[in-house]
Amino acid sequence: MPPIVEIRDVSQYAGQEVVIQGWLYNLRESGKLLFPLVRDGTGIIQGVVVKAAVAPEVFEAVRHLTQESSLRVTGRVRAEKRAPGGYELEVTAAEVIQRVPPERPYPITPKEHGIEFLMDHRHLWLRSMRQRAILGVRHEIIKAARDFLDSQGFTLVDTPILTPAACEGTTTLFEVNYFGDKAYLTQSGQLYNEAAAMAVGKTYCFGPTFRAEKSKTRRHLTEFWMVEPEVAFAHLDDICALAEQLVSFVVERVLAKRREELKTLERDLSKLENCRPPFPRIRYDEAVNRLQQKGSEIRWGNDFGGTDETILSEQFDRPVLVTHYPGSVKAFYMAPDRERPELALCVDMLAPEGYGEIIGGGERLADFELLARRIEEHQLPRQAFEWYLDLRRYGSVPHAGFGMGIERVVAWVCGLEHVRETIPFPRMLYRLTP
RNA sequence: UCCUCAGUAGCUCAAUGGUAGAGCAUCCGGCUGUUAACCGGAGGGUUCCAGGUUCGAGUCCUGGCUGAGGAGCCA
Repeated sequence: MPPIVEIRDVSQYAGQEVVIQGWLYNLRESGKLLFPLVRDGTGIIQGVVVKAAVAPEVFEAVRHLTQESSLRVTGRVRAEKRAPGGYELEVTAAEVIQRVPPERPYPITPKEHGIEFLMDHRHLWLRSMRQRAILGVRHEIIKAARDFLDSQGFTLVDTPILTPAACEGTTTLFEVNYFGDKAYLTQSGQLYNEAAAMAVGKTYCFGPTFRAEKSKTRRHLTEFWMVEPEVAFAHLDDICALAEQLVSFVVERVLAKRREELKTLERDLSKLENCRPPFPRIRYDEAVNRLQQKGSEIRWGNDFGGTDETILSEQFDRPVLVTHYPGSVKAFYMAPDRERPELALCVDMLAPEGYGEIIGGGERLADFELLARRIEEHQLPRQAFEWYLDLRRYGSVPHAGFGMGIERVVAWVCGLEHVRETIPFPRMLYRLTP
């Protein structure tokens, strides 16, 4: 029995007989020759079936295969210039595991399709070359982010997904019935991260977050993944440096290990190769000036709109860090600047090519009195924040952190139009299935 | 929530208010090197839904549904 081989490894088996297990991607035929294209999740290979060289039932079985039928083929691997991929399988035997019924053929043909149709068939769309490439890059980005933080002495501390009360203010949360009480799906692990940082020094959480905002744009999902580092004794400068190192590490890793996938996605690699530190840093004041010069109607004191982020990020050839926003547009727990208390010690990182915000964070309020006052000002339920205030009662220290949105990073690295392709099963305003 | 656009075969689309069509997919046939193969043939329709105008509506009007793009919203 020949060895079962993954398609990505076939070059090591040239001249040998192997078994490939996979799905039929396409079938071309020319008289007494069949060219089944078989994919197995690791790659794609062209088989060639010569009528005179195989049993009649093998030839007939392959000839009547339909797209995405599952099969096991046996054959000899051969270098072949005419075959896509450079290697070909001279088929000697084929076993059909399940034939897709012709009365109900595989819906995603190798032709054009509309986005609604593709989204409705997301469970099948994932099989396409392009989607597989995106999944590969996503995996690499997640692994790189974790490898980087692990190598820097961070401890992964998981934060809860079910949270009591509105733990970050009044913004829209998904409510769930928790044994008769109200609970909410988390929109950030950050508050819990602060507790963890006081326990282990450097921590991060990595998990799904949920926002019930009715945002209908190319950069919003209602369920998305964030990696959120938090560091005790860190100031704004420290986490700006951390963010810069993290992002450049991630991009470098993807460039090193996922070139094939980026090629499939037709990504302009030079754009990614630019992304070496140092990244430019500008303050909110300067950002507003730049935007106004470009004709934006933004006024000092307002947050950037999606268009503003795009304009700003298009002005740089690598990610840009924007710091010192007005405190009024940022969350209650942001530390104020000492010299200009109306500014928050915060940072957003905007990805280039118009991709916009991929990181948001800053230095946290460490002072008990000030934090308690902010909670009151924001009309948050004090009771629910007593544990959070405890962090300022018992050995409070300066600390800072940020969150990096995985899907936005994937969209940028892959050069995608919309974040809906960056996550296997996107959850959006009007999309909960499949 | 608002604005704009769209909805016709399984898919992508065409059809001046006058006989609903093409390519792909499926099935049958042809081709010994195909490259989203090609060539020939066949089957396949509640034109999103409900009303209305008209001799006649896929096409025009009203309402609704669904989706897309954008805005708002969005540490």
